Amino acid sequence: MLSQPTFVPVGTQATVKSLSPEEMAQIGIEIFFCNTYHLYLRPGDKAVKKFGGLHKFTRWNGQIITDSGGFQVFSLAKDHNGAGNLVKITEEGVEFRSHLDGSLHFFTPEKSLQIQHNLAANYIIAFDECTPYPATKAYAQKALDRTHRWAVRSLAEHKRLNKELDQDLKLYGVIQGSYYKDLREQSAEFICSQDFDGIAIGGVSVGEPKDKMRQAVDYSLPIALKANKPIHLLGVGEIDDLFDFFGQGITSMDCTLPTRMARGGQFLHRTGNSTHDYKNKFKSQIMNAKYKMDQTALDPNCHCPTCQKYDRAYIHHLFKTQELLGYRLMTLHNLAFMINTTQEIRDALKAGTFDKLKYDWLGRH
RNA sequence: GCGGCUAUAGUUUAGUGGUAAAACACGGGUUUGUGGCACCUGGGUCUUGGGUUCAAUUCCCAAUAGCCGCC
Repeated sequence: MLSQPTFVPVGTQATVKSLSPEEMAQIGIEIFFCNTYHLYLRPGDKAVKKFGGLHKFTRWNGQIITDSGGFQVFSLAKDHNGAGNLVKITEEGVEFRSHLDGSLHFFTPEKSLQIQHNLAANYIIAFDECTPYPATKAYAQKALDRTHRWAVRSLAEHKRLNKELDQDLKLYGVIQGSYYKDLREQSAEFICSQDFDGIAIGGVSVGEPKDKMRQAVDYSLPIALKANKPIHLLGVGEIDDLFDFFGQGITSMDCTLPTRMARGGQFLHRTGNSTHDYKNKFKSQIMNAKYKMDQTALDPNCHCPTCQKYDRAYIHHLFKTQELLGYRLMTLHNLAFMINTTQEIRDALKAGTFDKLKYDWLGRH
């Protein structure tokens, strides 16, 4: 079982970029997030099944969750500007083109679940449509109703596959509803009424301002909490988000940010004491000139393998020269920072000192 | 020593008689169900001194420096 709450690093292509499973375990990662869409295209879910599933394929002894493919189908389609929209959504499913070779593919809820069962992660996600931002209410409603029907189909196929393949994968249903209060509530009620193992909140962090994102979650969270199931928040994970959402009962969230930031040279660190250095969101750019001669650790109080051994000056140099070690050391640090911060939150929640901890970090409640 | 060519951003180079552009580098920023990508943004006494002109980075002369060729 997962610790609660848990931060989930993203490893789209069945790898948390640049890290070995040993390193992931070393910094306390319990689970990572793979993508159905990418793995379906390469190496193919059938290949992974032949290898014995993602765990055997990757040699990762921890847990894994896979996305449904829904998000990628919609988000990647947008990158191909030009010859119109390459994604066609019907009641049956979604027709889309591979971003690799342009080949045509068709995902249905059943297909997504079949792929995910072939990949055989521990946790899997129902096929949903991630409504783009902004969306009209009429469209959001239409997409939501369809996503709900897909949820039912996903669940049925999931149960069939668990039995057929003698597996015990756990399925999360996804709440959508764009930024409309009644739709979010309606979606939460519906998803919670179904026999899912967990609830996911989706459709946020799609380009909207942060207060809207927070509001969208707030609309559905109280209802989701009543289901007394794990609640995963999809695609969210800045430092303040950890406090805001774990503090409200979200049990896990995944985010590309710490790893992607790491590859861009940004490192997480805790600045100051109780002052709200919040403006910089606890991040700095290692390539900035001021770090060239800085012989302190990325975060002087961090106990991660990177900070125990290396200083900013060296990592600055590695990034300036685009050396691979830089990406690895930085990824290791940023993820350790997320994991450790989550651990602090976990402990504080248990000890009843969460409010103080949050205020110490953010300078607000 | 003689002849020729060149001099524009940190670098390599465009360009123009009305105070200038690209690439890379440099400085700063953006990134929320992942492209190690990408994007945004800042910076120039156009080598120096004269001359022609309403106006010169641009045309002319000289100086200086570099490159090439010849003795």
